[in-house]
Amino acid sequence: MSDKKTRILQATEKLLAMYGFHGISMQMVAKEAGVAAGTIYRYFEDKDDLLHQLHDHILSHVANKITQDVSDEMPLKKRFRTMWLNIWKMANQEDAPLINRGQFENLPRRQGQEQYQLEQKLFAKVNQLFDEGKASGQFKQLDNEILSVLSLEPSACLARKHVNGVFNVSDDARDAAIEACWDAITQH
Amino acid sequence: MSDKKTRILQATEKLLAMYGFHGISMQMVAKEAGVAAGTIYRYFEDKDDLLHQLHDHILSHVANKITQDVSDEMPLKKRFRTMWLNIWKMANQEDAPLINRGQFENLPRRQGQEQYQLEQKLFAKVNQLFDEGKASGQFKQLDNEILSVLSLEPSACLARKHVNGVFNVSDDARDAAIEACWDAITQH
Amino acid sequence: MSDKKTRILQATEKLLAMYGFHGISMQMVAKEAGVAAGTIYRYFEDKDDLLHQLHDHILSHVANKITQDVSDEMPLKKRFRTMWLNIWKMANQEDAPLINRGQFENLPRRQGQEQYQLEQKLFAKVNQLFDEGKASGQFKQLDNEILSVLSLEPSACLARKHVNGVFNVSDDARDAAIEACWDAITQH
Amino acid sequence: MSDKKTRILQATEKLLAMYGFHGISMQMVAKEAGVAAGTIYRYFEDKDDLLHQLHDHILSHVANKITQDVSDEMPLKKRFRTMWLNIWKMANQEDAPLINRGQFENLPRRQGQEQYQLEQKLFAKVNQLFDEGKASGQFKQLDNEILSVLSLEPSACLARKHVNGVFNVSDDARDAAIEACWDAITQH
DNA sequence: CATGAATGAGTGTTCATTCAT
DNA sequence: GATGAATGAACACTCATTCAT
Repeated sequence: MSDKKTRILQATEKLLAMYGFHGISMQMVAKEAGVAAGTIYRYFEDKDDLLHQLHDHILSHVANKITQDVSDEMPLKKRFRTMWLNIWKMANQEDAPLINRGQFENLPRRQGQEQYQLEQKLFAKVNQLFDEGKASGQFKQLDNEILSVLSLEPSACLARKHVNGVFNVSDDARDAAIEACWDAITQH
Repeated sequence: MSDKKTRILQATEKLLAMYGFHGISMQMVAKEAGVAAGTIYRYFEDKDDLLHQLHDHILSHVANKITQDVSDEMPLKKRFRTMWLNIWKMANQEDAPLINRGQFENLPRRQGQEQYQLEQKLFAKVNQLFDEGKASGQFKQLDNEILSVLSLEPSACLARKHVNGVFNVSDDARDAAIEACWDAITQH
Repeated sequence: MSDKKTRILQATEKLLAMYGFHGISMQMVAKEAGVAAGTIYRYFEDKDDLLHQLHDHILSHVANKITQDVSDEMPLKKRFRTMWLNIWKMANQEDAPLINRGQFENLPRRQGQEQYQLEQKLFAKVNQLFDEGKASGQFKQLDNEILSVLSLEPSACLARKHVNGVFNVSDDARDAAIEACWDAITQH
Repeated sequence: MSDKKTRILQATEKLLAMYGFHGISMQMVAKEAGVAAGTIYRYFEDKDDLLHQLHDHILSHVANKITQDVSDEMPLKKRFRTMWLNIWKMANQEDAPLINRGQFENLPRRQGQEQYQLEQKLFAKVNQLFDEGKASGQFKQLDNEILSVLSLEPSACLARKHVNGVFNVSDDARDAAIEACWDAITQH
């Protein structure tokens, strides 16, 4: 990918994290990226397109991070714990500023089949985890989306509040939270 | 509260739900509320203040709704279930347009001690639920905030996706989700 | 008509005459009119609307000027000569800067029935002249539009070139030109 | 003339006719001409120069067309009629797109002696016609410019309105208009 | 010679805010 | 108190022009 395009995306992510959705203008992005305002329009159709592309860019980054060090051979629980911690770490390493600040969800999303398939592909390993869990009888028989909301979403939510200083989460509390999430999706 | 001020807040909520954050201007709010543009500035310092106050306005509405039909005499589980469903219903009854559309989180939030205390007061009954649960040994020994993220947050998250059509949640699945959230916070 | 609106129209006309169609911006108009840029948009929907309204504004001014001192009792030739000279004078008195500089024709024109009827009404006296001339057998049996192109258009064209200094037209030459235009439309 | 320069001029004329003065940019011209944007600046100083040169380019095309099939041996009236019809035909054959659409007059014109001499040379045959007519006593003793405005200008004006659909001109009306123009410049 | 990415001043337009009435 | 006309800085976006390759 062109050097300039990357710089523009990174600048946008940074500014979005700093000032939020409503606080950034194309001129600010240009300045932060070290390019002229007009240059942005060589790489992105308009502001909407820039934000859409940033969404996809981050989504694929996130998908990669989440499934890092996860292999099909690992036992279910270990896989789950790894993913949960990957999400947690992402926030705490200031690795994905937008995620940290909860601005990512607000990014304008492209609708439609295409987008859905992209997300399915990106999060294939997550779905595989849930599918195996249900097949083996360990997990509750619920849609993957619901399982995800119950077990992984809290990781992001907690991390966000932790990093924003809303409240502190100790290592012990964190490990307990992982267990709680596991409890949420497993049969009892 | 002054009639005009209420009308302005309601107009803002309606427009925010209809057009999103980007799509509203002070003139639109004025028109919708049936007042002159300048009048808004009698009741709100500036646009930011209007949005902040709207945040608090909605927050207190939400707090009321969540604890509706919840009394201290009900058993823990029933109280929890009622709150969970109150959150769920709020979204599905188009009762809180901003919540439904996920615009509420984007509202600029005041930071700081003051805001924290307001939220504590509003959600006192929720905290009481968790405190009792922990005291009786039924709940895990985790901070209330963490318990909330594990058990109530998924209700809002699920409802949002359900109402936005991201995916469908049947009545059975919903009840199973409530059980799962209960599993997350209870001891095993 | 609002004072500000008039000032904006006059400023536009002046700038259009000075810099031509392509040389003016809304900010220039605002500055020349002594109003803020945003004020223009209280009176005109957009730049196009401003130009359209200027067109109509000038058209009605021109129609008034052309038929000044023309009464139905005057003999045909005197009426014709008066109109011809009214056009001529308009240019030479710097009375209608846009006409002088031939920028008027370039103004974006509204199309359609409505516009046509407006023009018919404005130039009713001109049409009446041609109709009477044809009825009495003095004029050639041609459409009023054609008679107009043959006899009055040259007045504007000549005046434009005279005032722009393309060439000089003496008083005698001007009177001869009026006779020539009369020859063009009368029977021989 | 360089192949590239010709292509640029033709592209400009085409785009100007299609989109009007406002609708063309140098990048569009470059694309239409099949050259890089920077290349235009090898052949033209700037946009103004391109437009000026296009003006002259078209002017010389027009001059050629007007005097087509006109020879010194033809009687005055036949020469006049031929020129009048040449102008008429140019518009109706979609031969000179800019003329047809009235965009030609808007082209920025160079002022001054030099420009005047160019036009004199281009329209030498037209001047010759008027000079002979005056010498033989057939034409009125008026400057060639005035005679031209009285007799040839109406052809262009009529053709423009005809082609733009402002009103329809039948073949009979057109012939009558030629006679009327002849009447305008001849002695009676 | 030719290219086309890059520039940045400029465009038309919006809108939070003010203030004379 | 309430109004709404007026403001002008800011916005997203364009485009004539340059210059390293």
